[in-house]
Amino acid sequence: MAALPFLLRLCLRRGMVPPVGRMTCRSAPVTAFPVRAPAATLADVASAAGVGESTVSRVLRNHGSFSEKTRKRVMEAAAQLGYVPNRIAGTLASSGSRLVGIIVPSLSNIVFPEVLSGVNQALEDEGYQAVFAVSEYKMAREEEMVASMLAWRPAALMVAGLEHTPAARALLEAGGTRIIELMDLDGEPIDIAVGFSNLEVGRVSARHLLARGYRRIAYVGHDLAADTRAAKRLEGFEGVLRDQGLALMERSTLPTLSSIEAGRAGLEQALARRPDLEAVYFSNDDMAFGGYCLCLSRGIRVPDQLALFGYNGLGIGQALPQPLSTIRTPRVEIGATAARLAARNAPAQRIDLGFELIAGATA
Amino acid sequence: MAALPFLLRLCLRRGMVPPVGRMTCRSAPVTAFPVRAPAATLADVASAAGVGESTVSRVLRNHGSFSEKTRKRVMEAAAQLGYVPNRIAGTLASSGSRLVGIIVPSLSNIVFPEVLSGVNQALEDEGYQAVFAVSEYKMAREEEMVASMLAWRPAALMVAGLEHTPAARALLEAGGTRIIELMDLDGEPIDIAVGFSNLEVGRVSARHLLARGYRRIAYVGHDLAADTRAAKRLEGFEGVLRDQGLALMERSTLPTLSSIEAGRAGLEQALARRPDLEAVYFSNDDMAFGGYCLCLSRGIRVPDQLALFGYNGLGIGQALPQPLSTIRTPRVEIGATAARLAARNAPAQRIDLGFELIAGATA
DNA sequence: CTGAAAGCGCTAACAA
DNA sequence: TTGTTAGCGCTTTCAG
Repeated sequence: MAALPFLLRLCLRRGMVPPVGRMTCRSAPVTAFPVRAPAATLADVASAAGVGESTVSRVLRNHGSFSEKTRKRVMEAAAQLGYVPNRIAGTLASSGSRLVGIIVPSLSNIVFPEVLSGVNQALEDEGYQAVFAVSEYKMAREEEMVASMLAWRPAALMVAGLEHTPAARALLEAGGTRIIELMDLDGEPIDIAVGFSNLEVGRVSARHLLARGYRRIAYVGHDLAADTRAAKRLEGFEGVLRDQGLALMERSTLPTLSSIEAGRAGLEQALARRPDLEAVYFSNDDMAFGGYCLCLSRGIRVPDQLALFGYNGLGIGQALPQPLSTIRTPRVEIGATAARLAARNAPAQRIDLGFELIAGATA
Repeated sequence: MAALPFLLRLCLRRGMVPPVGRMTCRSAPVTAFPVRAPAATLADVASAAGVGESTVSRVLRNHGSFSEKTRKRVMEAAAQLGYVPNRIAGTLASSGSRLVGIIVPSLSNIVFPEVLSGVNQALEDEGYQAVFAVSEYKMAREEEMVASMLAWRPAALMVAGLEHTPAARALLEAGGTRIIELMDLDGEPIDIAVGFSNLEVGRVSARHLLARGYRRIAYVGHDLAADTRAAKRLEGFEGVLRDQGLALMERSTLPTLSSIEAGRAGLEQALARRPDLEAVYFSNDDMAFGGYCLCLSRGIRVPDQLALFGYNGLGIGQALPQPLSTIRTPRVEIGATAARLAARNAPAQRIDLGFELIAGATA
């Protein structure tokens, strides 16, 4: 930046090709490439239209007053320059971000994408934009993600569940950002909570199996330390058994994320130890589907020889000739409700969207 | 803002509770709520630590030089104030965003969440943050999303496929932002493209069915106008048939998104018209799974009576006692590769990550 | 109805 | 090693 910095800036600014169309990048091979014009700014539009910046701003946001003539001139200039407003600048200036952060535990089964889908739809209607991160069911990672999302000063931040590390909790409670906890109601919400009771899901599941006469019951699940909601379901489930003077005959949990394969393997293990099982409660539908596949391969008759019960109410379970007995959760609706509350800056509250028992044909 | 605006601002700024803990909001009921301190700023940290702003900035980003003593003082002050840097401001100032935009067609089957997952993982390693939007397989919506994502001045923008509206294309080609097109290589990429050839997928699928001796073949698919990649697969598929002097016996496409239910319904319709079918090529695994379920319910033996072939290689298809014959696509890897190229500002290129035929047991 | 000017919170020269 | 000083591009008073 010695001799012609000003000229260079001017060129770049105006979209002209400066004298040197070749630039060097340290630590990368020298590459020739077309120098592109930087994006047009409000000021560019203003001077092109021959009006002040604030006028352009008002016109573009259709906020405040201006004459029709001015409006047309501004719109034309903007179109002509291919102007795309810079929301980073806009957000900074108006100190009210239109971003909503969402931290989901996982994207590898369809459950959270469905929640995201609901969030995203509703958010769009309200003029917000979703930013997301994945915690991989690790609280420590969630903590990092919380801090990094907060750095975008989102209008609201959504997280799954009510359990967080102390540090994450402190950040979330610091105020300034609406916090929405999703998919769980068993505990103390920080601000807004939208979901249902996982404890109750477990209880309803147990009552269903008991009502059908099953007594020799096993649990096949995935890593419970990471998935606290699955742990709560199991807790509710075992509570009901206990009340009836019963207990799980077998508990086969794999130290992995839930998956079809894990369900298959878990059931295999449970049956090896307890060939006389009557019913199995799975941590979710993916797991249950894996179990169902095992039964298919082994020719185990479902539910006569072995009853299977899942959780989530995924489409996959309901398409089978024998629909899976399970609990349907309102995932899209939870996302959409959360998004609406966030956008409308609702007061702190708990919203119970409930769940539905699908009797199905496997238990 | 008449009498004590300054005092109020000061209070807010300093986190004190101002005289009036109750504020009114036009167009909303008057609500009492605690006035919360606005987030601490760099300047707050600087004055708390007794150093200049730039020093704090350097320490916090660990960039530039500073003494160990200063570092400690700054870190303490920051921790004490619960300082979370404002990336909106940071981005604006450094004019280099750490955001990467991703526009996916849908979140309602697992395919794009898997791509997102790959993107997100790799992005994080490189210190970027993903922002996403869903186009619902509508080009017009994609156009809107492109404009609105560009407003965040992302470092890169990822979109699915090579087909866009003229306006969207113009925005994408405007330069200034790295564009990465995912999941398709049949056409002219704008900048970087990462994926595989859908035409070739169709061809390989057709050759497989022909090699197995199937001749009376139907196609069961979803809305092809919206899903151009599915259309390309079908095009490749039919091309191979044509080369052999053959043609599809039946073509049953539903005007909906792909789903298990649509696959079932589509196959039902195809069989109603052509009971003598030997094999069915589905637009994807969800559809094929629906077809498989229909066969199970009707007692149609697969593949002897009817062969089924899908696309995607989802876990669900492989868990069945009879693994689905299909094509596995490297979805997570595509996302991760795209993210890495974006983060490292790679030159324009096409990357073919290929796909894999899973012979399976249904065709 | 319109424009000038003061920030929003931070980064990046540039001096000191 | 540090602090001072311009902005980044926009929104928002506040005069005209």
